[in-house]
Amino acid sequence: MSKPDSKLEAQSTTCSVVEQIDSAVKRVSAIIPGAPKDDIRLVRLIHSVAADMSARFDGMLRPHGLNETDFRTLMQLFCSPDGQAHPSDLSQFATQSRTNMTRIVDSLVERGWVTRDASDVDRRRIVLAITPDGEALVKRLLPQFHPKLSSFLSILSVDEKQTMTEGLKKIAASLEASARGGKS
Amino acid sequence: MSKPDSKLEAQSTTCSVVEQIDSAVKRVSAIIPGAPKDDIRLVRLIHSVAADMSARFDGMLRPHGLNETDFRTLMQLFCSPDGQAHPSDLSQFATQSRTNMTRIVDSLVERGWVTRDASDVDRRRIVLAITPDGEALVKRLLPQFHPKLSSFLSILSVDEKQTMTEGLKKIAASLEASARGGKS
DNA sequence: AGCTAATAGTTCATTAATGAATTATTAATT
DNA sequence: AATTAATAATTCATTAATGAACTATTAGCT
Repeated sequence: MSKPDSKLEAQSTTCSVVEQIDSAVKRVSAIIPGAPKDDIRLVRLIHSVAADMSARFDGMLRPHGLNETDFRTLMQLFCSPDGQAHPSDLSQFATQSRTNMTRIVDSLVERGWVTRDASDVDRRRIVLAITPDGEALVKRLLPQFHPKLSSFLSILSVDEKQTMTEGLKKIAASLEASARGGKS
Repeated sequence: MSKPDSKLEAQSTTCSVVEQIDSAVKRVSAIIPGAPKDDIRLVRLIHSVAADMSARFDGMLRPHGLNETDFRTLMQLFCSPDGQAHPSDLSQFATQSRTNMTRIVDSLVERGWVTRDASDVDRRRIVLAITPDGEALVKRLLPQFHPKLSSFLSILSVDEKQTMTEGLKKIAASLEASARGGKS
């Protein structure tokens, strides 16, 4: 048994993600009167933009044999003092499970970009360090990405960027606070 | 052979994600002079906030037997005209592969929240439709999430929200445009 | 009409990511 | 000092997500 398509064709012409989010939010609030429209829209936009950007970076990294998570982890290490950090730090800041971090580090070590050594101070801990090869890779790739990144954001004014940065920092802090508070 | 921990302990005290991003950006731009600091910070913030929020929603959904992707997909359908859409539409707007959409829909159909029927208009296509059960689920769960969502964003002023929404819309459009242009 | 593109959805093999349980080590309490 | 609790990292089993190849159907040429 098959169904008629009704208004599906009409919808297909409304194509951009932004429009799609707007109309979806409208429908939700029509059905659920008290829904916080603006907040929903904002959250969905953040999610959509983040996913899109991730996909874009991933596409740029693939040809070089790594994915976004690998690179992000390597960057985190690259940006750490002395190029060193513990796995648990990385997993915390990358919103990644420890299990997964073990796997990611495995593959980075295997490719010679990172070393893994036992810590003297606390023998439960592991000290990860980026190698010269790892640093060279980052230094070679990063400059290629920066122009793309800047061009995505070039439609924003300095003021807009500033406001968004501040706003996101507040949200991040708020989320972190509620995570702490919620656990107790 | 083991390594000394050097400054790792000092870093561990600098804990919040925001601070961590800030100091990481500082280090990158110290090593790579031309790096667009503000843009990098903004992108990392967007990513971090999106990941955190996703994790939060996922945690709220788990007890009800679905994950974030399942729910997002169901919502998309809930918000579509007549509660109907094609799989390819959903995968496009959810930044999700078609393959994965097949799997997700499989599980939604299995649980009786969605129906899958052949289209009359174009026999290649499938028409997905949310069932009364599916609608009931959404209507039951949504109101629980809205307060949480609003409270995360309550540290922002109306103006800030407005600016961020506009900014994100611009970025989304810019990404979409570059995706189209880049393909030709 | 008939042949070539292109499109929609699926299956199968592979890669990514998570959660529960485990081992080793340190911190805290008595 | 000994016992209990907490922490760091790992392994193993399971769930999610992707990409390449495939089938069926429609659109575009000529």
